[in-house]
Amino acid sequence: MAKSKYESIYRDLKERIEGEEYEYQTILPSENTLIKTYDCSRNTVRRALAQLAEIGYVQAINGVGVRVVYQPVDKASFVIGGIETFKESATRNKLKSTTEVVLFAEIVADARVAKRSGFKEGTELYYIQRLRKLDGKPCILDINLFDKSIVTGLTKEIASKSIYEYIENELNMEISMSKRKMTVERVTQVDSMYLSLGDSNCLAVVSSQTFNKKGLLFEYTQSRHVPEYFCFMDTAVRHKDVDLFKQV
Amino acid sequence: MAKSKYESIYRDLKERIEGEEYEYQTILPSENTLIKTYDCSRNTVRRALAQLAEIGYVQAINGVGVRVVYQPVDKASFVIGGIETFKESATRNKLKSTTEVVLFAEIVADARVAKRSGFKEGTELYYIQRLRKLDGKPCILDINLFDKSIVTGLTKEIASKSIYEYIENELNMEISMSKRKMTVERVTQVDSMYLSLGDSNCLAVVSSQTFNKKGLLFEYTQSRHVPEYFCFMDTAVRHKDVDLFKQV
DNA sequence: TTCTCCATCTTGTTTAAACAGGTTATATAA
DNA sequence: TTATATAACCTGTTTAAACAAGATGGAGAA
Repeated sequence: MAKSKYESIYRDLKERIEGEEYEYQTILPSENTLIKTYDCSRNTVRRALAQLAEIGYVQAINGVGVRVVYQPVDKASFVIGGIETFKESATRNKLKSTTEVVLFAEIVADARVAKRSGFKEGTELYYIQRLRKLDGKPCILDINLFDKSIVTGLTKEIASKSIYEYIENELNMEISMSKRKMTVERVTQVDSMYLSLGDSNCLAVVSSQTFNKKGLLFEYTQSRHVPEYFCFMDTAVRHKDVDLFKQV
Repeated sequence: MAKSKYESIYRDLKERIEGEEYEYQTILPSENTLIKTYDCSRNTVRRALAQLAEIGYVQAINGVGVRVVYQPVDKASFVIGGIETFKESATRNKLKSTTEVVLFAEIVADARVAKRSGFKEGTELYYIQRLRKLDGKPCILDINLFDKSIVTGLTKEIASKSIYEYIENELNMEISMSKRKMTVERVTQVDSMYLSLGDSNCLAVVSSQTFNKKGLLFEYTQSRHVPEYFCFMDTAVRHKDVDLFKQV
């Protein structure tokens, strides 16, 4: 399963932390101990630890050790985005999720679209609108743009199932990075037409650009979420030059 | 300024990318070239590149090179959170930012507070509410909890300026990690009392736990943002075992 | 011409070793 | 007893080297 040594160490430690074998606020076995446990070099252990730090599971303290800072997520709330996906959340909450293709078209990026999406003007695109439902309740309106020359042969049929499965399994393309922007916007006429908003007049909007392994932009998506079903989680590690925390 | 070699290489490359000396979609000089440029080992160069990849500036392509995927942020919109802070945004938009301490109290964490914040029950805390204004317009309501035994000697005076400056410069404590959760919530009576919400009946709410260099939780904050002034940006790099992108 | 193979470039993984510097508990000296 | 020095741990940074594997352009064969 794991292609590399550091990855399998990473996974093993991750599982043990999630299973609370290594508890919150305790210190992990030292690098030297882990070297013996996994029979590998110090660099390899450190790489696995660095990845765990990146996802907010552990924190290294110079001269002391590596402390576990992972806390299990409150399973009572409905969490989507970030650490969990639509389908996973639906499954965990024992809700049935369905996808309805509202619109399937092909367009060419004009100046306005190009500016919003990041695609070059003139790029041929698939333009798709899909409605995501949980137990029949419409919760997310997805507006997708796919580069036709990269994501080839898309059909309405595929869009109604899983485009990503098609991209990864049929086209054998690997996804590698996504830039996301989250805002809260006023409900539009289209939103209220499709989504069951209750009396909220705002939406959580996630706009994202996704790049493949070759560093090429192949997707721009705007997901419009009904507030009750939106929760995004994130871990920010302080890098010396980036001031993520000066807000207070 | 830079404590380490990899950090100064990281900074130098970052600036050059931001200055578009290395343009979007172009390939950076190869590792071997950079080794000569910066007179260092391959590992050191690779570490700097890895950090740039982490913040969504570059993407390595096996067998080809390292592609720049950084795009300058649209300076027309008002962006806060994530990559930019309240103060920075205010300065860039030439708006005057002020902070008003609405409430300054000391409490002990009961079961309810403990569960929400992550502090242990019985922990002595500072409980602070602050109103953030831009050009006199109240945009953010911050609710802070600080561990009294870690962030010692906090006063209303300090809270009206910058608590983080106090923590870093006076207490000499280093901040290292923050876990954040973003949701959209209905406006409460307290919100509408302080914030200028127009006719929006929802808020962007960012809840965060912040840890210091020793891996100890010292802060829990809930920031309640007026929708128009909220924009959060994020870069997610695909790690083989984490399914961040399966939402489509 | 067109196809195939290979040399040569690129990044990816792993090991080994050395030294710097922070933390802690123990042993020694005042 | 108290303070101090130190040994023995810990993580942090950097170098060097080797091999794997993906990409590419050019040489040579069909």
